[in-house]
Amino acid sequence: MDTKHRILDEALTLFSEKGYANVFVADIADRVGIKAPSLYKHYKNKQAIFDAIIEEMNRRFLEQAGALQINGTDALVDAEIYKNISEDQLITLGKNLFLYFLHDEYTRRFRKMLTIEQFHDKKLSDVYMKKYVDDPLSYQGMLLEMMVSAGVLQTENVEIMTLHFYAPIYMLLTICDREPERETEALKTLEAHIRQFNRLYARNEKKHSGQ
Amino acid sequence: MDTKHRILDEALTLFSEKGYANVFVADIADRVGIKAPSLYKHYKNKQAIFDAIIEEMNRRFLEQAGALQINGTDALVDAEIYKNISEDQLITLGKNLFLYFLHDEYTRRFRKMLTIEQFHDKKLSDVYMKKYVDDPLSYQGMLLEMMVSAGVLQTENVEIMTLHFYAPIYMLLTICDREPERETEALKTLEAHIRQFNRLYARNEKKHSGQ
DNA sequence: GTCTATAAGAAGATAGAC
DNA sequence: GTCTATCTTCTTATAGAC
Repeated sequence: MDTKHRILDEALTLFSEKGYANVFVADIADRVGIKAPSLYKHYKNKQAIFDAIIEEMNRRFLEQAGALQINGTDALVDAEIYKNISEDQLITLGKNLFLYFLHDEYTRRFRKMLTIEQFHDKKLSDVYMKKYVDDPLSYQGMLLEMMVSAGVLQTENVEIMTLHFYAPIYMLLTICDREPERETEALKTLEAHIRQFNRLYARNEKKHSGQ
Repeated sequence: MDTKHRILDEALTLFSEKGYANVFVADIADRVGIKAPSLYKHYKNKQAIFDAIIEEMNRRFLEQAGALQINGTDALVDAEIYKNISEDQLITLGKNLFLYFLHDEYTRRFRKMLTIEQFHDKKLSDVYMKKYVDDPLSYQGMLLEMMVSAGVLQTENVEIMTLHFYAPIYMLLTICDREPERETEALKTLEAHIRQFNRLYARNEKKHSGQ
């Protein structure tokens, strides 16, 4: 990785831990292994580093949204998959979503930085909302909608059903961001949540194992 | 209100909007209507103002927790109320919780400040977790437990049921903190959520109006 | 592109008059 | 308790040699 990218990477780490104002240019330079003045050969000033991070974040998000769209489209094409989706597959769906958000290093640091800086700049809270609220609700909603169409799940209001599926995941995520030691407990809760979700929304005529 | 308290109040407002590091002592003094040096007659330094806010917050939280405990105990004593709780009463319960968190000025500013400053200091994230995650789950769980005992609601896992009740409320709260203009929409969603929650967890033999 | 030296400015805090 | 004036320190950013 070249110096220019390493600066971005170390800056993101520091910003996500301490917030923009509490990170000094010299701290970033230190981590990269150069002196502060050298850093100005790569970026005009401190703000430019921050802006570059946001730009990079948007680039990755768009890339990823495209990937999701393709998955979504694929899913729609062979919607057969969703007709016979099992409880275990639903759990896998939820766990993957959760673990991706939680463990992807880039994603995690971005989210922490956004959490800290969101009230500083409306644009940042917009990014946060889109990424962690509106987009997941919309994507998960699409999948659940398909399962309802396929007759696997049953509801009068898919929007609320989606909220019931995703809100607990979101809450467990904010817990683990703050207290990583609660991850094991959170994963157990997540699984119990999805099993109960499935039981609640399963078509009445469908019988569950062991009941 | 005397100057000492007005400093605390204005400081909290500013910290909750911009974060500690982005608020200057002169800004606080300005709002109070004095010059920065005068402020040092009331507090030793900037950090002391912040500490006093946290102390005041803890004081209020303890006071409030006491009040909740009493309500809880009262509720337990005449649990009769919960035997015949209606969907509308459940909605009122959720809305009150939501609107209290959202509109109580002190609570709102504290929550925003905690959200911004939580990664600076572990103690702050602990306060946040307790206040907005663990305490509500525990309190709501107690109420729902009573409703299950009374036979109004039915579940094999009250803990997950509580998560299903509270997580959407928590999520709507974080939405409104960031985008207050979505409050009306959020309140509608909240009501739909609780109606669906009630339908999902209502005892099978219970028939719902209009179905 | 990196360094040392340093300028420029911001923000916290104090001194001392009133 | 509040003010003006000022000190001190910290941080960003630039100059110019290598």
